Amino acid sequence: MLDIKFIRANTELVRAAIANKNEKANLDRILELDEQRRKLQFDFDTLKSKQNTVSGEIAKRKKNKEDAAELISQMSSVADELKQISTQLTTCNAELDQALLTVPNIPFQSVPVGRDESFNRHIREWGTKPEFSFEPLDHLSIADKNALLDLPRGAKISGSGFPVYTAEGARLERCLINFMLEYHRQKHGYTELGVPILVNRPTMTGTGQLPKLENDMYHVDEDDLFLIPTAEVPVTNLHSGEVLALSQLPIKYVAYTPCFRREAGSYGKDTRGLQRLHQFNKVEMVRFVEPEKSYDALEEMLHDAEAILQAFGLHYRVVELCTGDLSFASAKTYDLEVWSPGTGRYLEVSSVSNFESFQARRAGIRYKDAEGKMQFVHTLNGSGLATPRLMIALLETYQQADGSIRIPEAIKPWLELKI
RNA sequence: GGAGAGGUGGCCGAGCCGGUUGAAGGCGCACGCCUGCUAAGCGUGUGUAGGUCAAAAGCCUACCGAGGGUUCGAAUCCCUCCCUCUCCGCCA
Repeated sequence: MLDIKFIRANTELVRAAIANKNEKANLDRILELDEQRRKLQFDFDTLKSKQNTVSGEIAKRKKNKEDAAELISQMSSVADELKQISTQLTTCNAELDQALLTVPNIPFQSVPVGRDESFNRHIREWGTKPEFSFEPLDHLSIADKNALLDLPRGAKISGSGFPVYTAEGARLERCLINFMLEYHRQKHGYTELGVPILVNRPTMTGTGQLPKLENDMYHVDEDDLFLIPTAEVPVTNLHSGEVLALSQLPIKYVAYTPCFRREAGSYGKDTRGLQRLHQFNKVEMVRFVEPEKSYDALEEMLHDAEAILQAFGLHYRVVELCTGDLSFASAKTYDLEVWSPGTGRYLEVSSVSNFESFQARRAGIRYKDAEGKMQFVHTLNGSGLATPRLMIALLETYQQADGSIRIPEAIKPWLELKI
């Protein structure tokens, strides 16, 4: 959420951000409501002040056993009026708050303007595309040959998009999660968290999934809880409504969770195998930092995510999203796209974003700065990484002519665990 | 799910038969004074948000889990919801 004062003072900047992000918040209505709100607030305060004064006088008279009937009857009309204004104010505030939730974050000034992914900026790439002396298979064929997945049975028990990992496939996936958690914990200094995967409405609103994405999420009607689409949601909201001590910052969390996405309307598009799923596992990094340090933190997190791909020796590229591809809450986002030899395409395995104070303002996450002033922290998060497309890249990159897979050295110790 | 107790400022903790209570008292913290040092002691200060103002100061308003209600006036009375604790039931 943006500060209403900021919106008031930078209307055209906000208007441009809405347009560049292909959003449709009603800015004029917001300004109108803001105006109205301030007028009502002023009227309320003025009248309330009068009421407080006279009520004090009534109290005094009663104490002295004097007659206060005159004042009380006088005040009864004031009380009525006050109630009326208060009702209007409540309505106005509610509408304004709702409207403010539909205003997207403002893209960082360096973010390329463009309406879709074709305007994304290529930053760099790492490694090279692997060469094969044979025609490389795609991950599904490799998984079949090695009995790593059972997608038909996943579809039977839940539906398409709910994968079943079998035997070595299940082990491999689990080891990837373990490896990534430990890597970030030991080498990058993140604190591991285990968090709920069902969260309530305020939590979903805090990070910006609600109100916009309500239909993209699984919802448990009975309890009004949502299945999380990413660990970003519970982990960022962990500190909602809190005032953090300056000495606590930066906070760096890493958490593994299953993620659930309805992916409504995306059937048939890049959905083969593990490419696009309703349920998948992801290791997520989240940071809470001082505002001046958030863009350095963004670069650091990008490197943290890249380190995993590098440890596995997977070719990838880094892309900076343009305004039109940027998510609702993000100010700046890098995507990591890993090379998939089987499909001849780059697949998104990580998204690393700086939300600046957008989420912090929604969720009420503040800290006291060196001068003792209240400030909103900046929040960031990045996948590190999502397992399905990582599996795709691993299987396809390390496939052998005989259909087997050569496991990267980094994962071997995890797979060879003996008890 | 059932019964009971409770949710007050950074923390502890009064107030809860309605009327200078943003809120006693204590602790903590900050600054100052005092004292070889430390400790003790003394004094002052110590929330957030909104509004007003060019801005600061100042002033006004709101906030005692959340939301409604009663009243001239509510932390205090009533209703609903949320959370915590204890006991019972149920279950991985």
